[in-house]
Amino acid sequence: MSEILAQGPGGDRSGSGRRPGKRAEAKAVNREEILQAAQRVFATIGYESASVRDIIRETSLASGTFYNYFRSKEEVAEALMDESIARFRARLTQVRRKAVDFEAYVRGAFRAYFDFVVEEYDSAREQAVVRAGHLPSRGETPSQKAVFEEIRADLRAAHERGEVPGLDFGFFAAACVGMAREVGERMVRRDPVDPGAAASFCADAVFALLARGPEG
Amino acid sequence: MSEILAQGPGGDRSGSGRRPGKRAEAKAVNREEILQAAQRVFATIGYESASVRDIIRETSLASGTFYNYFRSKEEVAEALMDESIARFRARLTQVRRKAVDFEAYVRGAFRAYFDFVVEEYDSAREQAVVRAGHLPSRGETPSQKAVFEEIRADLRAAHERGEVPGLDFGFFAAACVGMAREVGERMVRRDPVDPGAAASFCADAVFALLARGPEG
Amino acid sequence: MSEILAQGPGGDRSGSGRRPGKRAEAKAVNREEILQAAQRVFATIGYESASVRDIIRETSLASGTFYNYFRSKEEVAEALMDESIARFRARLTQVRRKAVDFEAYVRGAFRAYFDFVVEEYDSAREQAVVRAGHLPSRGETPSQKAVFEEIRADLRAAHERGEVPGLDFGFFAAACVGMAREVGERMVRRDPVDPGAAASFCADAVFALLARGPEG
Amino acid sequence: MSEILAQGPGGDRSGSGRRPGKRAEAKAVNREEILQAAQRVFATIGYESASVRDIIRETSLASGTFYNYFRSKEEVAEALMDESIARFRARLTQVRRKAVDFEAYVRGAFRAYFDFVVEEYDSAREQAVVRAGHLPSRGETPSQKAVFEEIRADLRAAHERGEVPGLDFGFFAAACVGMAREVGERMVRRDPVDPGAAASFCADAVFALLARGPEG
DNA sequence: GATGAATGAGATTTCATTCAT
DNA sequence: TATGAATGAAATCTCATTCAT
Repeated sequence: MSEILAQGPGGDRSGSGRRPGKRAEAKAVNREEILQAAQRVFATIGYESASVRDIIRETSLASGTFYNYFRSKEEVAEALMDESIARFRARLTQVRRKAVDFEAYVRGAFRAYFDFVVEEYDSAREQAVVRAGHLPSRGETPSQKAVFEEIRADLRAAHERGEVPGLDFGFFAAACVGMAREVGERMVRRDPVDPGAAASFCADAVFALLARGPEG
Repeated sequence: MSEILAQGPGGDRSGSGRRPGKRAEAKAVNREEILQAAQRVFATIGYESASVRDIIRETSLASGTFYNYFRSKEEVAEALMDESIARFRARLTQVRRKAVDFEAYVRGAFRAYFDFVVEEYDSAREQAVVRAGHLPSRGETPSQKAVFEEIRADLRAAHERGEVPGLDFGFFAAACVGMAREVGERMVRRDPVDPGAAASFCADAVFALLARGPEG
Repeated sequence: MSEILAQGPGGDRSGSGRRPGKRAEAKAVNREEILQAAQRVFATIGYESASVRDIIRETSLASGTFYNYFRSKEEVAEALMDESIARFRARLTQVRRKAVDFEAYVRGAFRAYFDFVVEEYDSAREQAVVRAGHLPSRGETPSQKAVFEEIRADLRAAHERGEVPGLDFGFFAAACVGMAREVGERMVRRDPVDPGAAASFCADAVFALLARGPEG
Repeated sequence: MSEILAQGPGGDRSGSGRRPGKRAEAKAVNREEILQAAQRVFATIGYESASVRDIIRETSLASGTFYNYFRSKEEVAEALMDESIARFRARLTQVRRKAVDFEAYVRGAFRAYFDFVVEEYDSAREQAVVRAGHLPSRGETPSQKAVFEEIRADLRAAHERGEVPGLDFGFFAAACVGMAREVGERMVRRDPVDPGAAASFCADAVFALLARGPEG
């Protein structure tokens, strides 16, 4: 099943040859401090009303320092989201690797997603702290696109292996993503929160659709 | 089928007896002017970077006048969104009235939604001008909730009439909404834009799921 | 003793001949409503940060109506203060009438003042609600001046009657007023509040000074 | 006599070791510029009608800079007043040091106060530019309280040394302050302005009272 | 690279006042 | 006379960003 995956989530491989010096280390530390402060601030007062100032204030750094790392709050948010999505993407890759067949992949993928939502969900804010919804223009960061395309590619590959019938894979991937999002939102509002049930529901829906075939 | 609907989107008819005076008329006109200006501004420079100032500037009114009608740009956006959703809700009501059976209702509802998306989509901005996604905190305006609850009620009613099997109607409604959203986003990016195909895709998915029954 | 007083507290005698019609009555009611609202507002948020709007809002009247009665918040404040001082002035007049000699007048006057302070003192605000201190430029309303001049005249008259020695009556009246003010401020902060003690203290001081005679 | 004073107006001497860098120097300069501009503005158009804008305008600084130093016009005014009172407090300390007995202290203190009023009196505004009365809520800044308490302590100490009889020292200090204030106001309005006469008047009054003893 | 004060444009919002109804 | 929406000047304050230290 792992051949479904063209390439992994990537990430910079620059660190492999050379150990980071003290300078680079300090830089990484500062960057991380800013990111975490931003996370906190966004979660507390909301992305929109947050300002670069608010972020810096939550930091031990000086205002000017911010600009050595990011050009704007938008950039921080993107980095934050990208990190979040990258975390999910890594899990999706694991799922893909371990899956023995398409059904296992689908069920594992939904489960991974809903577990992820539960983990990142901040009950104080009544929302996942960093997610698509946080950035005003829904879902167009590179990582999001990448996840979407991976899902589409996975479906296509399954089709080529004869595991799923012919379909409009674009719509199909969109339907999966949309379902997962909305069902996820409802899931976290229920008590008890049950990612297993949410995953089953979505996976069942997908298999029902696939069983019907291309004509619907 | 029309018995599914308890009451339509309504709106108070209290105003019928007395004609509004010049004052009241002017107020309505001003409110509308602000709303349209806001719509224009959001479409042009985006919700986030828009300011109250920008909205006022697009208006023949004085700056202070804005605050006689709305307390913030968020409030205008909400009003704008509510109006938009109310328009869709009215169509959904029509669909429900005319539908001879549950299948007709489902197909009609998706078709109505995608037609609606096409109409409200602003190709210049590459997005539907006013929709849930536009407001940073995703979707919990009264109208949105109302639409969601209507859909859920429709499903339940159909279940009671024996037209659909037992299901987690909350998740099911969420899945429908999520699918419609994401598929709608993809639809408008395709050329040609084909709301019929999108509607068929989603309706088919729904019927596939329903055919499978509660166990998936 | 009553010959000390040149003229009484005055007030408009216009009402004497003609009974006020309904119109005039309504006017008086509105004026009073505004004054009381202003009193409340000043006591709550302070004179300086209060606005005409705040006053109107505390009223059943419309904004435009305010300007039929007062030209600005300053004017309301002055009216308020004048009313307050006029109330004290009336009492001072009573004291003067009843006093059998200068000592009785002085003791009665201080007592009247400290009783007055206690009554007008708003413990919530920790200050007398309407007093000189409320208007930024200390003490120059007509009523205040009038009270000051009455006191000076009383001293001079007593001097002419041989009850007090020759003195700088301007400074002497000022000293009395200043003592009364500051001692009053301290008095209301003590527990229990004891206007009798404050009055005794001040009166004693005055008589000590007078006993010493013009050379100090 | 100098043993009356426990500690002088003080101020931290911590800065002695290290010379302030250019940054710190600039900060001090800017702060001073704002304070002087505020002083000028208050004297010209009055405290109440002055705005932060007016103050900034009188400055070579940018508008935002104001807020690096003060949070509001109230805060500037308080700082200004505190500085003014601190100046007087320093003189009072000198008087206390040099006084050979209580009488010398009292006469010197009143003289110092009235001289001070004359110096700070702005004849253009017809009032002392910065004084308690200028701030709407009368007199409770730290420096004011400190001066009041010093006076009370001085009285108590004199009592312990047997120089003055037992008294209500709180009321007595209040009476001194009140007299000084009001007499000061009258003094500056006279022509010629005679601080010596004002001081004599007040000091005489105090000694008259003290000579009478606690029972009045 | 880090610092943090200065900048000044600009956003929000309030305000006193007017005036058509 | 009362009303209350409209006005637009003006006040407050924040902000992202720069740059001397």
